Parts: sequence; C-alpha cells; structure tokens
Amino acid sequence: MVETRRQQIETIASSLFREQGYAGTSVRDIARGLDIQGASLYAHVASKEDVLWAIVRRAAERFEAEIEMAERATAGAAPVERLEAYVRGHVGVLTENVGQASVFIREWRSLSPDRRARIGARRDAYENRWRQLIAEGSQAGAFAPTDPPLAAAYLLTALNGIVTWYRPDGPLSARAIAAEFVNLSLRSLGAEERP
Amino acid sequence: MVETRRQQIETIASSLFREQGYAGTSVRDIARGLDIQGASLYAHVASKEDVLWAIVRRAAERFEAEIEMAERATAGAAPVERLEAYVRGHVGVLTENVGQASVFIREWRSLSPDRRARIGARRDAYENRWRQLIAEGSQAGAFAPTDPPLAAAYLLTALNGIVTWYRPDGPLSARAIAAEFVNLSLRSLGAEERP
DNA sequence: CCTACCGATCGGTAGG
DNA sequence: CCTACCGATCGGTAGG
Repeated sequence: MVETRRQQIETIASSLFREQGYAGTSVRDIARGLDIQGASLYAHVASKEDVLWAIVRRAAERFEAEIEMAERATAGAAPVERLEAYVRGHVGVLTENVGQASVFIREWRSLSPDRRARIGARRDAYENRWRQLIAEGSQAGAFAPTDPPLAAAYLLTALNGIVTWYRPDGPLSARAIAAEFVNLSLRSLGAEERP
Repeated sequence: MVETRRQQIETIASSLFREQGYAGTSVRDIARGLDIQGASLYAHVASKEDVLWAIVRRAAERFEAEIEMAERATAGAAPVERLEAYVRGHVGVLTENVGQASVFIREWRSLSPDRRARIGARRDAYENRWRQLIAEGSQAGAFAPTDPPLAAAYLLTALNGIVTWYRPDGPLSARAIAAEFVNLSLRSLGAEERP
C-alpha cells in the first residue's frame, strides 16, 4: 500500500509522540524520520499541533466506528455478548495502530484548549456508552452490582494499558491478547464465563 | 507541617509534571509556583532532571514500602486476602500523593538512560510480586486460571488509571474508591466475593 | 535568592 | 523540498 507523504508524517509522528510524548518531540525529529529538513515539513503541514490533531481525530473516528459496529452486530443480544464485542473492538483499535491509539489516549491534553474540549466531549460520549452497557447489564443481573462510571473507568484504563507494552512483532498476537482481555473484562464485571 | 523549600519544589513540580508532562514543563514554570526567578531554582536543585528523579524515587519507595507492609500483614493468609491488601496498599499510595504517583507512572521514561534502567528494574520487581501472587492464587484455585503477567498488567494499569481522574477534593473519597477497586480487582481474577 | 547572561534549540516564515 | 533566517524560549552558569 502506498503511503502519501502526509500519511508518512502521521505514522512517524505517531510513533515518536508515543515514545517521547508530544512536547518531547521536535518538528526536526519528525522531519529526520522522513529524511528531509525540518523546515520542509511545513510544505505538508500547517503546524506541529495540526499533526497531533490529525492523529487524535483519526483515532477517535476509529474507536467510534468500532463501537458502532459492535452495537449493530450485537443489537438485542445479552449484555455479556455486547460487552465482549465492545472489548474486542476496543482492543482491535488499540493493536491495529498502537502509535495512533497511544497518542489519542495519552497526548490529547497537549491540544489547544478548544480542540482539547472537542475531543474531550467525544471521549466522554464514548465512555458513556460503556457506562450505559454496564448499567444495563448490572440492572439485568448479568453483571454484578457495581458503580458504572467507576467500573467503566477501571475497564477502559485496563484495556488502554495495552498501548504501553504492545509490539506488533512481540510474542503475543493481537488475537491472543484480545481473548485474554475479554476474559478479564467479563470477570471484572462479575459476568459468568462464556461457555 | 512545615515544608522545606526542597519539598515545596517537589510538590509543585509533581503537580506540574502531572498536568503538563515533564517535557512540557519548564524550569521557569516550577519557579513561578514558588514566586522566585527561574535561575534561583538552581540554588536548590542541580538540574531539572534531578527534580524528576527525586519524585520518582520517592514514589518507588512508597510503593515498595506499602507492598512490604501488605506482605507482612497477610503472611500465610489466603490469596484473596493478600490480593486485597496489595490493592488497598497500591490505591493508598496513588491517592495519598497523586502528583508524585502520577509522575512515577507516566514520566519515568523522561529520565536519563541509566536512571530509567534503574527505575525500570524496580518497577519490574514490583510487578513481579503481583505476578507471583496471581500465579500462586491461580494454582491454589483461589483465582480463575489466567496468564499471570497479562493479568498483572491488566490489574495494575486499571488501578493506575486512578491518577488520571482522582482529585482529593472530588466527590469520591479515597476509601470509597479503594473499596470499589478491591471488588473489581478480586472479580477480575475470578475470586469469590468476600463475605 | 537576584541580575545578567550563555549557547542551543524550539516552532515557524520568506523566498525560491 | 531547500537554504537562510527569525524571535522566543529552553536549561543552566557566573558572580554576587
């Protein structure tokens, strides 16, 4: 697959931001990864923050698309199955593009106030869907009684931790990780093991 | 309690590093919090990194002391009780000094290579104790069968997530958070609810 | 703890 | 995409 220059920039910036943070990465660091001069980067992007913004937006879109798919695929199903779909989708987004996902999770605070607010609202909406599902499952008796906001925070950060250690060429496949994390997630909510 | 100037520096730096990251915080930012000139900070510290190093070391000591206490308090007890002590200790360190704990968890990568390696070894040793306990509990049948390294990573990042949203003056007390997170943790490992 | 200052690097622009 | 350059800020030092 041919990557446009713009895509290359975002890919390299993602991994640099993941490793060194946004503030710890200079425009020249990014340019070096493309074998061009620092100032030449501005032929392709308007600012350093625009690169961060593009990465964060793309990641947000992927999380949202994935949870929409999970919703549609398990509409009317039992809470346990719906949660499994949520977890698989979330872990899938995490592992398919760790750099991008990691930046979304950890570096969105570096955005300008208005952009930070906009992405914050989308993050809240996403997390609310998890709270909602947990609340429903809890009320239906499929999950143990729990505080939905707290349980959602617990669950999502547990999953998000994957970005701190996951490597695509590591010993554990994304499938194996997803399988184990589905079990851990279901148990966390007191759901019975799947058959 | 009277804080020495040095302690004030670490306290202010902790909260700034937590909010803006180490790279995103300047020496002048820290000095401003003390109402002194940027250069005057160097009457108290050798370098910016020394401040980070001091914070990280102190946090590491607290986590280590707390798990030692948990070990002693529950020596010979059932895995469920031991895990509960681990979780309470960990959450206690997190909430008692969120700034310091947050910097320990999220900013240790900004240390120089040798210091990063040293703190990395201590983090590994700490995580190993969790793995060990999970493995023992799993073998004894007190916990559901699981991959101890993966389960430990899941659990610890779930707990660590607390530093991203906890505020001492927030609506949830540290006690209440600890209680709920103990439940979530025990359930995550498939332990039966405590009576 | 201050003033005065240092070289290096930062994000970014002008003009090709 | 390059060269040449900008003002601002960075971590840090000298000398009081």
